[in-house]
Amino acid sequence: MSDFVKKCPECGGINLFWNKEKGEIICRDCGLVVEDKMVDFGQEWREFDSDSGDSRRRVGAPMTYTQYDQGLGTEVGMKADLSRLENKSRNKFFRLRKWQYRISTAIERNLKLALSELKRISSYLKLPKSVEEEAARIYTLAVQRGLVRGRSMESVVAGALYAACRRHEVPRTLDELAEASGNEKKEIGRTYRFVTRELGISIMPSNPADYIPRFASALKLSAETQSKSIEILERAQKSELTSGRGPTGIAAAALYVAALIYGEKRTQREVADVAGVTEVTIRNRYKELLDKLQLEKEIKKTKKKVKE
DNA sequence: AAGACGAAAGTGGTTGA
DNA sequence: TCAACAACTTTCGTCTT
Repeated sequence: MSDFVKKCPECGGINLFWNKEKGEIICRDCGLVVEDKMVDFGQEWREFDSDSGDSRRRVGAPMTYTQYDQGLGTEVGMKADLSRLENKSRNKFFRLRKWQYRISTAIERNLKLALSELKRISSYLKLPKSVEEEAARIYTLAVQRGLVRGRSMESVVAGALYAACRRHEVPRTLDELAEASGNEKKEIGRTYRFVTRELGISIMPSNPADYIPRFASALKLSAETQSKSIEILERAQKSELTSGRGPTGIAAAALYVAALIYGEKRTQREVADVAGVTEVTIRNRYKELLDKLQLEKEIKKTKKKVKE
């Protein structure tokens, strides 16, 4: 998971940038997040009282976001010397503490529930632990900023998971999240966009190649076909065939062509089903690929071979 | 008969005035 | 906020293997 990367595995560029706060290594050439350590997350103050903002402290201990209180409690301290305070500020102090208590218990109750839901979905989709952690972190932030209000908890959980998947380049489609979480696809999409925008989480447009391994294994295609389809995708990207299109459709078409080239033909319907798109979309992408990349020859070659 | 192809109309989301 | 727009889907008739 945490090999030391010197070159970007995506574009081979060496212009890597280490964002220490976010624990990421980002390729400046292609925008790929090469490594995501998920350890040190920039600011994470836990101070609810904005009046005493000057006393912000960092939380030093390592945190895990899949436990609802992250192993840490938050309280407005009791130990301050209250006798020195005047009555007014004393009252204020108690008021604050009361509110803080209410807010934090409400948040923690919510988190406890949400995180068990999150774990359920995550294990259903067989997501890696790191993604689960990331999703939990996103959800926690969302709750703390009150972004769940007016939305169902489940949809925010699903949205957080979707975002985490994207960041870790193990994308699941919205359909899969929808099926696993029992939410509407568009609802998840909405909350996903909302949450990522509000939290300022930047998400790279998902790369069609990320879908290849999963689709390929679902179709029982060989490793050769897989790497061929990735090669096709790279060429397609250079010909600007990928921008603006749905990544799953492109991935599906590339896989379809690659299978054709290696004589492992699958029907358009089969490929369409695992990719969650329609045959028509595959056809359109497929046609574009043939037009721009001159793949006809390669397909004809294998056709001849099959005849022999 | 099944799969591939393509046209036409409909849907949901994005964008720009 | 609304209308134009592009991507994608659904449906269906036709062609190919």
